[in-house]
Amino acid sequence: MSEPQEKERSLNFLEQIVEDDLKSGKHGGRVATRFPPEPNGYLHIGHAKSICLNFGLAQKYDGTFYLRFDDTNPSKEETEYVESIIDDVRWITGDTLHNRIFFASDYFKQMYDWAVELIQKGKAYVCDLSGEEVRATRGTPTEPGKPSPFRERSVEENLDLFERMRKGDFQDGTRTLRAKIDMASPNFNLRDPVMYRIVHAEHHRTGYTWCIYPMYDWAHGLEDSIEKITHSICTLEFEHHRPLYDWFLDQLDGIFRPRQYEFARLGLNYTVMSKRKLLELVRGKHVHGWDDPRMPTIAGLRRRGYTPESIRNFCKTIGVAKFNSTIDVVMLENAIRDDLNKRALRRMGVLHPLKVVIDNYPEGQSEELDAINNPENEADGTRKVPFSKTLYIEQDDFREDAPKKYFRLAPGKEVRLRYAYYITCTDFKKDADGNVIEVHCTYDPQTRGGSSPDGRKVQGTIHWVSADHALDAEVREYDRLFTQPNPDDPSDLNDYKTYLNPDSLRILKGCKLEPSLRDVNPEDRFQFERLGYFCLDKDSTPEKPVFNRTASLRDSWAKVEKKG
RNA sequence: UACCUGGUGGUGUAAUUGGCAACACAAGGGAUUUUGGUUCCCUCGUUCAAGGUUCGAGUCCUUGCCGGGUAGCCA
Repeated sequence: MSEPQEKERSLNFLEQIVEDDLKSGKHGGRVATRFPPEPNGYLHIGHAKSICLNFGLAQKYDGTFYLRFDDTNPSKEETEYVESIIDDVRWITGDTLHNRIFFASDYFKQMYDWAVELIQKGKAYVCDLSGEEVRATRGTPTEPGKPSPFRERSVEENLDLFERMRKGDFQDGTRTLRAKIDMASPNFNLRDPVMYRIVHAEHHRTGYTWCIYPMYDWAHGLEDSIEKITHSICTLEFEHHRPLYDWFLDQLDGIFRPRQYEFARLGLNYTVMSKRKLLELVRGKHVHGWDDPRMPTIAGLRRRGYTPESIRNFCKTIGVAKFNSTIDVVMLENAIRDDLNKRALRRMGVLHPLKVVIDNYPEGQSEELDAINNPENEADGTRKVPFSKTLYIEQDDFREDAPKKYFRLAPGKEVRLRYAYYITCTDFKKDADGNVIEVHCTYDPQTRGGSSPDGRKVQGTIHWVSADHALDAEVREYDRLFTQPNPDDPSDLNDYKTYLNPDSLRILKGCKLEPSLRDVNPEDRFQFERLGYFCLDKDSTPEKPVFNRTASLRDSWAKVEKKG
């Protein structure tokens, strides 16, 4: 932990609030936050912002952080999602969350009892209006709503009806429990909001023990109160819900009083971040699953080779505010490059192989050369790479007609094979279609290791793999899934699919990798020189190794070429 | 149209709470380099507008303009 740097950073507005509360002695100096997802989908990078915020706050102020499932709507929720969310939150925070995972469904009985208390206080009533009728009587921004004809039912009748709702005497949609607040409020949330609805469906945890389920507004503050959350942080669209959040808490005596704060959710260009749309992508088979490396899900980013550190760092640099902003995805891409540059092991890999024969190198001979594992970190040491007469280089690294500033291999030109020898191109062969299929070179035995005794310079250095020793692998390259700057913004479900990038996945077969890549750890990350960062895919087998491209390297060759 | 909420470089986030507008990313330029990567240096904004208070305003007040949110028995 880089403690001194941490203290230099200025506070974001939430840290400011927490510090003020700490100073004033609120909650006895205690800080408790939570991340409260509904288990109705996989987590995505937007959730990461919330997780980092809540976890970071608890960590910074020596508080507690809970993962709480807001599982109050059985029709949308599944155990698969619960498991993936636990996994993802653990991964991002690096915390086991031992004894700190809770479920709203565990509080159903307590919430029910509190609802009864509200009825007894004359603050809630059972309403027989249909959904249609409720909508029709809610009013408009300019006109107040009309009171429900059932608004003045007696406490006894409400108690009886609510009890029968719970026992399953009524069909879905026939009755609700509503809070008696103010049908004329300019805030729609206070126009007698529904607290409970009837849903005869199997809940992934409580089964059929309940057939009435609390609405978000009724449930959320209670959950926070039960868990003694001091700072309940949610996104901006819940701002209008805060008066209701407070109203519900006000009605109950002697309970812990949390407070809600709002921040702007993450907006990333080129990225769809709605669970509904991501679910559509999965169901419609536009991607291979929730953990498809092109998905903005935590599972997808993780499979692609993103590290939790890079995501935490990303969240730190984008900051928190109440302004709805759109962050450029290059920020995220930069975060992973930045992290991987420091830690990824350097390896040589050739994605588009071109055969090179060293004519003056003895047939059947081979030797081992020393290569540095990571110039950014000397502790990573060195390794041996085999060299022989026949090699593979990247197709891009040879040009028949080299442009002016092209530093790589071309007829008559000399380049350095990294960690090996200087070679000079003497000849090349083409196939019937005019594609270069083989390049012939001579090497200078004096330049072993990559430097010459006469001190002559070569402009270019290229990577290579010995043909006889190479590992054959499949490499998957990923591009952005969407081509439009902000498809998630105004467009609807139909529109955003037109922005799907058909070239977002490229599978490269017959890639040649240096033999040390034969036995790698799934957690290892590699930089293939000039190509980018890679990691092993979960589909990989020893017979058929598969690597994912995590991120590309910044490549300014295009700029050089443009300038001529 | 009613209510809520926000507006600081190309993009985001800061500004000791009224005291010389800073940091990151992007872009452009340069240096170093056994890959054109990495690293390092330089350049790029008078804070939505107008008015007011003040010695002094990004910060406080007024008005206007623009953006986002809200009328589920979703969360």
